[in-house]
Amino acid sequence: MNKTYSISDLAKEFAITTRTIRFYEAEGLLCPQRNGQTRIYADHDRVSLKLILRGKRLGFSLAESKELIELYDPQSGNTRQLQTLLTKIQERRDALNEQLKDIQAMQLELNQAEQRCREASKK
Amino acid sequence: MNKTYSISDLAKEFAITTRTIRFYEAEGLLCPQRNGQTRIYADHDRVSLKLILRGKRLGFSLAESKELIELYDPQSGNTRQLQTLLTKIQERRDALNEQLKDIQAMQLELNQAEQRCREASKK
DNA sequence: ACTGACGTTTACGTTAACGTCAACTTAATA
DNA sequence: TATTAAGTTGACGTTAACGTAAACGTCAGT
Repeated sequence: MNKTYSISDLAKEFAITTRTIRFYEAEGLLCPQRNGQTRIYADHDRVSLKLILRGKRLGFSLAESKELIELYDPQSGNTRQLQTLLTKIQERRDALNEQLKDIQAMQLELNQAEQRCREASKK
Repeated sequence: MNKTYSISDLAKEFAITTRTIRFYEAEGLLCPQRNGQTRIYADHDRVSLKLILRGKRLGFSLAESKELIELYDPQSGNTRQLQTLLTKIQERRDALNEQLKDIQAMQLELNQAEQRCREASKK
């Protein structure tokens, strides 16, 4: 299909402001095509935005999300050393596994909190 | 045991600064006992700190971590409405499940990135 | 030709989460 | 007793991640 999107298209879809999208570009996380001055976003820009926002939900900084985007970049195979890439991927995976543990621990404690709560309501 | 800790004990253990610990107190996330001016931390303060730091790793704001601490607070059964508490607990659980999905999606994509990377290295 | 919606850049403001002094008190140690 | 070492409270500085406002261009519809 190779659809394109305006800046407000993406802003609406992801419930963020256009200011935010331009800011991400200024930080080097996006680089859309231009028609004159106007930005034109392609599917891969939309994917990048998705990655950024998911990263945010997981507590990543924009700098970290930038690295993530580069991992998915089809060009990166040419421009960067593959071994470096594989290392970064593994680092990210390890970090995610740590987060998984944190989440599981938190889930456990939420269960316990609920138990205590239900006990208390039985008087 | 009912051990107690100095502010620098906790700072060392969790690899944060004393300034940070005092800041959390100023924000209402901790309220240690005092011996005169000096702060004395008990086990439950240490637990609260753990919760805060885990929250941070999961991208929670201090305000959110504060709510979490209140969930684990033994007093909360008396002071707050139990139904409200149960609702909050469920909200937190839902949020964690969303994070889980994000993590799984990211893991999947990391695997794909690794694949592409290994393909490229085979030339 | 005018209006209104959408786009642009530039610049300054804001909030959260601390860091960094400074100036002081108290506790322990040589 | 002098001096570290560790604690305290203020006050101001800093960084990331945007928000807000000004001042302007562009184009479709009336």
